[in-house]
Amino acid sequence: MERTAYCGQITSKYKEQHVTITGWVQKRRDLGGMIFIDLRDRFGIVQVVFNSDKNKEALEIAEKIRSEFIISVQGQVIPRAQGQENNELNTGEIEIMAEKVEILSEAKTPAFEISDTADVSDDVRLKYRYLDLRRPKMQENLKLRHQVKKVFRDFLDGEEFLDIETPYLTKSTPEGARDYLVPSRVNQGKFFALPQSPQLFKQLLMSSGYDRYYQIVRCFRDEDLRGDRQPEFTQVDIETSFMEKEDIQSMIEKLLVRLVKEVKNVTIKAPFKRLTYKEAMERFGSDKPDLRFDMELIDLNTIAQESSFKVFSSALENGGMVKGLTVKGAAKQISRKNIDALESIAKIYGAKGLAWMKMTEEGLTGPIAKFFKEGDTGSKLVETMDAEDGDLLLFVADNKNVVYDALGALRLHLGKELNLIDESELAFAWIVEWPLLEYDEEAGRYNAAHHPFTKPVEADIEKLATEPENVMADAYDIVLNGYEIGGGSIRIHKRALQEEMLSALGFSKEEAHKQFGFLLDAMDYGFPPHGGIAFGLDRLVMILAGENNIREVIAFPKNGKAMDPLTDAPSVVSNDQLIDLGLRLKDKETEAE
RNA sequence: GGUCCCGUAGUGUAGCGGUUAUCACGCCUGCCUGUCACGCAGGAGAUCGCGGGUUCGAUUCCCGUCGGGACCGCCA
Repeated sequence: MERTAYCGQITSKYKEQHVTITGWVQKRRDLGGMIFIDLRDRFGIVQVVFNSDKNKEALEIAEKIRSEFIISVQGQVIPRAQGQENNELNTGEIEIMAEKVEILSEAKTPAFEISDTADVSDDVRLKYRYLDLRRPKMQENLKLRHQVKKVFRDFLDGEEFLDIETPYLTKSTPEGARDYLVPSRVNQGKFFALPQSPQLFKQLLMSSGYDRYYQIVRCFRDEDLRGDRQPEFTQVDIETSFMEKEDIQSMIEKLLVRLVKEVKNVTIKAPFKRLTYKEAMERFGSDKPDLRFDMELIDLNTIAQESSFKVFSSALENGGMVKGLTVKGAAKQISRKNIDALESIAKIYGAKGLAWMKMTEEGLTGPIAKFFKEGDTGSKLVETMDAEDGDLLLFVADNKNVVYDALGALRLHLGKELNLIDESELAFAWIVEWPLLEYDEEAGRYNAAHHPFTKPVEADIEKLATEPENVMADAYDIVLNGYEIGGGSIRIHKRALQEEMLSALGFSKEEAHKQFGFLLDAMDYGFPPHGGIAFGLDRLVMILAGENNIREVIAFPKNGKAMDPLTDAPSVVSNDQLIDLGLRLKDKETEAE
């Protein structure tokens, strides 16, 4: 019996037709002389009817059928009697009167019901991922992921981009995230690294004249996981020659406008908002601000200076700052206990405390209000913070990073808690004018803020040797709803500048040559000006799917400990395998096996 | 590396220093010809993650350990 239709696609258009369908049994309802079976495939569910009056043989088989059995049914599509339609199903106007049924595969009772409403722990879901992936929401998510990839490919193909693959077995680089290493059997004692991104290869492709390259490619970073971070993740990696930052940005905007139109039928406007890194930090306390709601950070340095409140003035004396948030209308609904909870959030980011006041009909109240009674600091504060009756005012006074991190986190927390966020909105923005370098206290040297191949903006190149901390990068991130979904830059294409950059990062000439010699050499043979961008596909799809963990859009992800409960990877390997590779485990670990 | 939270039938949970360990869904058996959260009657199913301690007595309290989750650090 060959399938002639998908369960979920049989609508009244099929009326009276004889069809053969296959699928997984969602549910069997046995009424005695009559059995209903909801049959599921990746397009949806259709109801099959077995009736002893019509076909006793089929009914007898149906009696043995259980959830998740895979069956094939031949039958006629008949309209349902009036009043028996099911509006919840696309196929709810019809049903299949079974004429013949065959059990293709029996199934044990699954560990959990295959449904979107079933509440199952992530642990169990991952262990039985093949069952979990049967759930309609997961099937939608993976379908959405496919569609997103298709739009990327279609768009980029239309713009003459070539999809070119780059190696997974490649060279470990000292900068950036921890590498996943792969031992070489043929060259014992040596290791490949899995790529953190195809960065250097795509630049070399530019030198080779493939002036528009893209790849939907797996990348690997051996760092701790988060809801939006997996050890292996997928980038849409894009690189072009002869394009300036603005050209790349507007092309990407065109791509994203088309993407959300095609997959979500949402119209967004280009050009997107552009914020400088500095502005993003000052206004939102984040380099990936969620722009779906306001509640911006408010600079209170001037007022703090005039106030007699020691916590504020001493923060300034120590080179720090004071910033605040006005939480509109929250004074009544937020109790002392809630404020303690907010304070503990601030403390996670190193804040020593969270100062607060409430704005009431009588003016400012709360434990620190007395410090703002003298002079006009109180009224200045009210004016600066636009405080109205019923508002809650929060303050953090500390060094710059703590103030930004703590208030940025509080802003996000309150935005969610107070339902200030329109979940249907897609707030894209570019974050531009990044610092090229950041000082690493631990290492006692500068790190590349983006990566070591990012070009400094033309005007700042001369400062690279003298005041590296003030050099701006020709880099741009793209953020969506509080997530960094992509980042890129114009790259360095001249050897002298690349060498200077590596030197600013603390590389000696020898080290630079050892690590990046092939790139530097390539720059001697004609290297076009170039730049690009890479998207975090998982994050982008996650947001479009309305999920809050990228696991929900990855078929077979790792758990929080970077393990796969389904396959039990990573796992111990045999001693023979180790010998082949010339490896020996430390004694302690060998004993533990 | 750190902080916090959670481990009780297949799944999700309630619970308490002494219970026959709660409920729902699921599962099994029987009945049922218009169900779609089918219904009705009955039934099975739990070393209360593991180890130790306190106690007359621990699923409950304490310590350790293992597993899971969130977050900080980390993520060029």
